[in-house]
Amino acid sequence: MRLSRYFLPVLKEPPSDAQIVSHRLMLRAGMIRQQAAGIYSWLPLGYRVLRRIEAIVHEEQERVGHIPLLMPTLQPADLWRESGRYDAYGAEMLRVRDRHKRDLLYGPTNEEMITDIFRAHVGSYRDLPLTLYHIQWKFRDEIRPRFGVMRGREFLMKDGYNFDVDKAAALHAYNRHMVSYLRTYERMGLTAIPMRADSGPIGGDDTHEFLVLAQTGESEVFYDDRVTALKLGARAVDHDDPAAVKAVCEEFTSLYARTDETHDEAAFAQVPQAHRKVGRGIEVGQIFYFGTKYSEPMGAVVVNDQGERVPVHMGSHGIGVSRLLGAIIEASHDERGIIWPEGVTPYHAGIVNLKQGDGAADAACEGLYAALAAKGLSALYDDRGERAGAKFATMDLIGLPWRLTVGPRGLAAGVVELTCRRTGESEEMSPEAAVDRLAQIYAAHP
RNA sequence: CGGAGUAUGGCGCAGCCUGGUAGCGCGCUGGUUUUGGGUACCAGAGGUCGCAGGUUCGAAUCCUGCUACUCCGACCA
Repeated sequence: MRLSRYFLPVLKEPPSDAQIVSHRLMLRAGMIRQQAAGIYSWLPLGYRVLRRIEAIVHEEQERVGHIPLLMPTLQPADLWRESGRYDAYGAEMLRVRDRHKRDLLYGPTNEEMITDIFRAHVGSYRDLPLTLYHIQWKFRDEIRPRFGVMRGREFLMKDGYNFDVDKAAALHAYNRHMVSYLRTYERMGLTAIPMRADSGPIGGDDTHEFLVLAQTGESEVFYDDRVTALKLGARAVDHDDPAAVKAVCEEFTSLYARTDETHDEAAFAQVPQAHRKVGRGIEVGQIFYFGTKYSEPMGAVVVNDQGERVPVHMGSHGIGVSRLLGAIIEASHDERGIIWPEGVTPYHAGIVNLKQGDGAADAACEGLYAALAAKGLSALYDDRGERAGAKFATMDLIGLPWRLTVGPRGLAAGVVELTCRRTGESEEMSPEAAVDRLAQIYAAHP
């Protein structure tokens, strides 16, 4: 993309009502615009990152065999009357009425609807296990939205639902979700720690939430800091092997890590002093096993191998997709702006032309742009007639992890400059070498 | 919902107390200049001062009502 033709309304000064760094930076970088309390438009740069995060979530869900579908944002109230949650949910649920005076609601989650779909079409244990998920906009009428997309009222969420014949199978689905979530967050450059949690209004027995450590987190967290060093890395996990999946979960949950909701001072005291840490975290996902909580009242049953009709065992699993943008920025920024991890960056590299209009510089930039594209890499080329300082400031603000700087002075020596946003380190090399280097870097971030 | 605020050009703000018909910085447009970390100067454009009513010769300014947004608290992916 050529910046001169893009829509990137950056601000020098953020609106005064933005409190936390991710909100301020998203506004300054021209990623979002608030339309009402807790409701945002996604401007092109923000939308690009949102779609990138969405793509990673899809890939990691499908990798472990989960099946995407798409349910509507508006749901009939009757479905929620069946589960009893229409009355139980309270004012947080946005209720609307159509022209025929039928009660509808803007879905805050989809347990009822997915259960309805399941019961209509599945009747045998032979059709199990089944995990369906979607990525859809949700609405929760928070009393007090704040922190930009971190706690909006409208938010994009991945929610998935597993259907299994019994508890053991459902717990395998639970563990499989944990592993897939760990990989999802790792690809986004995040360290998200699974912590035992309270089940809240969803209900159920087993639940973990995933927290990204950040000063501005809404939850207080207590943990053994060795948990932050655990990585899934490139290891392959057979997601159909319950023992293998469970082993990974145990590895990631055996060290102490709790939020203030479930914190156990006595157990925490067992953690060696040197590793005992208290901090704050942002919740970016949660997994639940809740058994037959919805299948029983809603009649979602299958016939098992004994010929008996039994309610299916279910769980639900959520990732706050739009919230992740805020969480990533909270975890990855500096005083000049955002620093996107390679996995989620809106463009793989920025190209800064130091002297727009200089024949050699223009040609070199165009050459780099085309060469990157040929390798499947996207570039944001700053071809405006701005001064170098302004271009650097914009690039630093929007946070592209790698920047190519091209000017007549360097070109005279046959080099361009490749700069790492995170470390600030620069290296001079030929344009060809720079393209190769970038291709190599991104080969590790599919 | 309880408490506290704010609403003036795209963004940040002043003006309001002590009514006299709107100003500053950034950004934007044109020009000159400059050009390796937000260049300097000149000339411009842009605002029914959140909405409605009231007081007054006259309201951004005073009064009443409403709406929106924000902060602290309880709640939450």
